[in-house]
Amino acid sequence: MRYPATHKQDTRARLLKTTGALAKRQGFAGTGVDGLMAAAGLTSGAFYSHFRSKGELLEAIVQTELQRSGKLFSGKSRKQLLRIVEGYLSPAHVAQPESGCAIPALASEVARASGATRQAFEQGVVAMKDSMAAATASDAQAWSVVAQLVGAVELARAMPSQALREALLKGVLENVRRQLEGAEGVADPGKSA
Amino acid sequence: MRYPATHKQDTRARLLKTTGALAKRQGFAGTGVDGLMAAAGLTSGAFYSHFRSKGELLEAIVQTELQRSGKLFSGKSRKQLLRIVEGYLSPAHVAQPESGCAIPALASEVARASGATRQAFEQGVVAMKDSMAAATASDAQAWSVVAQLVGAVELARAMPSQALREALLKGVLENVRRQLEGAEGVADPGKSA
DNA sequence: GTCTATATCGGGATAGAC
DNA sequence: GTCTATCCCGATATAGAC
Repeated sequence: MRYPATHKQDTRARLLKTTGALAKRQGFAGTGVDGLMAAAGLTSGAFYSHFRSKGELLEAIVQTELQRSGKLFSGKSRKQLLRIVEGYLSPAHVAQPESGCAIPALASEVARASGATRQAFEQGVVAMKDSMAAATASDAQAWSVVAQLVGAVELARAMPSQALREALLKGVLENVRRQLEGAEGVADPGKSA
Repeated sequence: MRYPATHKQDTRARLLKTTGALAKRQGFAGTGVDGLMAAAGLTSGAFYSHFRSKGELLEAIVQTELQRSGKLFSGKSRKQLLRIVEGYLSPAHVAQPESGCAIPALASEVARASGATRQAFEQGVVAMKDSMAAATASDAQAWSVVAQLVGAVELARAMPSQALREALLKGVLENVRRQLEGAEGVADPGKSA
């Protein structure tokens, strides 16, 4: 073999990084195998030494990306979560999907993807909710926070007016902040789930 | 002319209805002009008598769809809004995107569409927020509710487990209900199902 | 206005050389 | 493992008959 033993894994890791970024920016269906490979400095012919199909790549991207963001939220204190949430709801995150969270970027495509892809996605979403639940009054509140984060980013990315985007992000942040802070002070009775 | 004077407008209206439903279910990019026209009982050749390009169709779909859902929310009482929100966050709405709200179904594709399309979308989103603001304590709260509705439906559609989908929808509904009820002065316990 | 037929392009996937 | 070349199909858009 002309390549070192770790070459394939290294290449695969590099592919997941570059194709993940591209998929989050242009949409997974929005870029061909050709473009995905070019972004990693390779040609389309080499693609199928790493993945059996383009759909399998999406599954791997979702797995990798959501595991990465999972670590970002996992085991954080309330104060740390607040900082993370502020970044999540920032104009910078809205403007740079390629380095941001895969959940709002790929949700609608995952909805039409394979069962394995959807399960990997779901696992990541649940992890995010569980991490959030450490700072909310209930599981229901944690779901509410996750839905707000995802919905706000998704909506902001589709809205052309900067002023409206900022009003949206600010409004949602204000409310999420209350949900995260309120967990300790208020002793909120609204528990279910 | 072999066709009655209203034929073209009628056909256009029918096209917007059927293609809107298809786009919401399969994604706009997910169906070709061929399939879109077949759904209305026509062939692809006739498409360009109504729209100059596929992108122009998306703009028209967004305009029509969001105007329609705008009317659903507009001028409603708090009690009416609650009922509408319950339907929005129902498993039925998650399972039937073709007859549901276009905002979660098309948001990610609109984010990469033309300026005119994005503006039509934004206008619809703002209308929804404004209608919601009639029953919330503030504009920020109204944005929060809209983000939750959109995010919850989008996430639920990507999640394969029915139990988790229902937990998500239930949790978000519980919180939104509080935001809508809280505007007048809390009260009203025993409502969280 | 709608149809059939077609031009043109791009994307997913494979084959064989290195 | 990667490259170049290619097959095959689907998608946008156009041309001309009715």
